[in-house]
Amino acid sequence: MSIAGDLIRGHTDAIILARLMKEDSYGYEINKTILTLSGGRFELKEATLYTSFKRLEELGHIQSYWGEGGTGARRRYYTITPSGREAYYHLLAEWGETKEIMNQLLEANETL
Amino acid sequence: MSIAGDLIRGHTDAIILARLMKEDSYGYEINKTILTLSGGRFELKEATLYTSFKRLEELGHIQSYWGEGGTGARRRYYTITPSGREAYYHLLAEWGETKEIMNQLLEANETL
DNA sequence: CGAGATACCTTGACAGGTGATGTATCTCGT
DNA sequence: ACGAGATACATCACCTGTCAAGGTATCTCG
Repeated sequence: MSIAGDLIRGHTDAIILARLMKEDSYGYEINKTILTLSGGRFELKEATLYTSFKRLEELGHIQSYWGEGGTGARRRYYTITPSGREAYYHLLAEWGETKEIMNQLLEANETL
Repeated sequence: MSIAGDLIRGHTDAIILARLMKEDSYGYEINKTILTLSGGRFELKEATLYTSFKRLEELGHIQSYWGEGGTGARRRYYTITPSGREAYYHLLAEWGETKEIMNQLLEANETL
């Protein structure tokens, strides 16, 4: 991973919710998708991922169910709830604000 | 403060170095400047600020000296060192990458 | 049959941020 | 002269999110 998780810290939930806005998914897949979407530059560690799932489920932002009992290792799927959608839009807005502020603070070249 | 410190976490050092790239300054002033530059939306807590100063000084990225013994409360000024400048450019680049990746992860609307 | 991928989960340690608290000086209105 | 509030620095204990390490189980393919 080329960028440290600490730089993303605080935005993990937003990333996971963003994935679940597209479609129901499960841990392993979400992990791979994030790695791919980031061009291999960022990987959500498993421990972090499951911590986030737990937190989001407790908050009522996501719900889980076991995938088809068919073949292969069992998968726990997650769905986003209406409150989760709200949370997503809120977090997205916060990210927008964070960007603005950071740009201002890091690149402001005028002397105050 | 309208945005939580957790969203900025990990970028504190970059923000402080950015300030010191402009000119030598001291804690209280840096704090106020950040509050102003962010349009009152973000405030670096004092404890966070001094923790960061200590960290940056130990890393050799900044150096401190006591301001003129004149009137008023004593001020501890900080200067950025050459290694601090390097660190700043590095952190700035990291921020750029963080932005790219986050945008990709939060707003990517295509199904993979 | 064994290696490696798929898939889930927990625990303990660590690091950064922060509320609370403490010190001391200066300024300004009454 | 006095008190309130701004200026200015500093530390400690606590909280929270991240993550290395470890564990379990199944499937695939050579």
